[in-house]
Amino acid sequence: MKGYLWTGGHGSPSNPDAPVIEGRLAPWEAIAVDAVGNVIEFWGFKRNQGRVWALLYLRGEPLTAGEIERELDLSKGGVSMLLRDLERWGVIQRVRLPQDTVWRYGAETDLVRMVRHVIEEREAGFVARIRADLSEARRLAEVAGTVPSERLERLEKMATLAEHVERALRLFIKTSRLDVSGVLAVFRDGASRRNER
Amino acid sequence: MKGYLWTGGHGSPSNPDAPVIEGRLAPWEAIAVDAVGNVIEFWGFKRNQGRVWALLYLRGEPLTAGEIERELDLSKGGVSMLLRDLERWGVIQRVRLPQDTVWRYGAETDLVRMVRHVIEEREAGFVARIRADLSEARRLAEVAGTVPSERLERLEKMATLAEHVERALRLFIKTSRLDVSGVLAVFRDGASRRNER
DNA sequence: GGTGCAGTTCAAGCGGTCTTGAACTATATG
DNA sequence: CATATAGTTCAAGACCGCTTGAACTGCACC
Repeated sequence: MKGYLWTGGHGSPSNPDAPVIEGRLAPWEAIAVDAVGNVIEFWGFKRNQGRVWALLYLRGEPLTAGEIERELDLSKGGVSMLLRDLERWGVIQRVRLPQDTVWRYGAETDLVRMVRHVIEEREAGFVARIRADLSEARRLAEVAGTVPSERLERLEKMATLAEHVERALRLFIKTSRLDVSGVLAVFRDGASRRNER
Repeated sequence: MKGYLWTGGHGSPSNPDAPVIEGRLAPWEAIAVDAVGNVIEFWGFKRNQGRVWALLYLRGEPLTAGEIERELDLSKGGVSMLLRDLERWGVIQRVRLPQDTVWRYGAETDLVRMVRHVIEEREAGFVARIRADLSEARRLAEVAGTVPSERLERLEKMATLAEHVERALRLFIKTSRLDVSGVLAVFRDGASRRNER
């Protein structure tokens, strides 16, 4: 609703009653784009990061920031930041067509990389931190000398629990990495194997 | 992590008649409790749910709501709601000691159940929704008849991606379920196998 | 240099979630 | 029955992250 681009130049200036022409996005596209946005949000990212990727992927050809802004009804600044994130994670590519002066952005096929990347990063710093905290707690408790051994034991068990959770998380990351190969295969060989499920 | 270190001046070190003596929480306890709070928050729950569970688990004996309120410096209403959630998920138990008039709450050993429970629940409704949305998008696109087949293909690939992600998630849940048995084993047989990693 | 457009940055505002604290119910006790 | 304490509910507000929109830079072309 609030981008300002379409208020000026390119719209249908003939009809002042039609307030907004934003929705060039077809209904089916809107649904698909939002579905991806929801998934991605579920995984701890910004909803609009998923929507941008989905739009670029569905269109198949690189779009400009302005087009994305209009199609998804986002602000100029927002699009800039979203694109930067996506590019940094390697899930979109910035390209400049030969005789063209503006940047365009195209989707890489594996969105999963994005999920993996950030999950991994998070996990790294995070789990390390937790472990450090728990050892510190253990150290303090031992130094104090006044802590009943039975409680110390519980503390140690808690650390073990953390390790188990960590292991499950690692496994998950590894799994989804494996899974990518399947996904990429699907993406690579044309339309051959749809509906295989 | 904002580290709610309640370093405020509520000192009142050694005064038997002081009205309220919060912060009986030993430093090592505070660290451990917060560590669990952070993990749990990472998994999409409330930080204080994790802190309450951790406190109950570390203490080993059931505490009253009032004690929890004081130790963790939470509000009365908040504790009530947190305990209700935790009880509903089966990770704490409400007990009434024989000659006692108040409820006390004790930790079950497997916090993982909580994570699993809610993740499963979320996943169920969520993934179903995504799939429904994507088929709807496909239906609309086909009905429209004007969508280039190449884009339809992309839409289908996107659905496939969603299925793959779903499969990874399912696997993860299954994995963490398996993992629980390991964790529970640790909890059951004393302090035997620490540091096995 | 000047104009206009593409792109970036960031303070301010918005919206959604969590916590608080007061009012309320429930239960035990003299 | 009055009182006190335990426990619940929920509106108001604190809090925090995301988005916006304006000011800015950079670049191309006239």
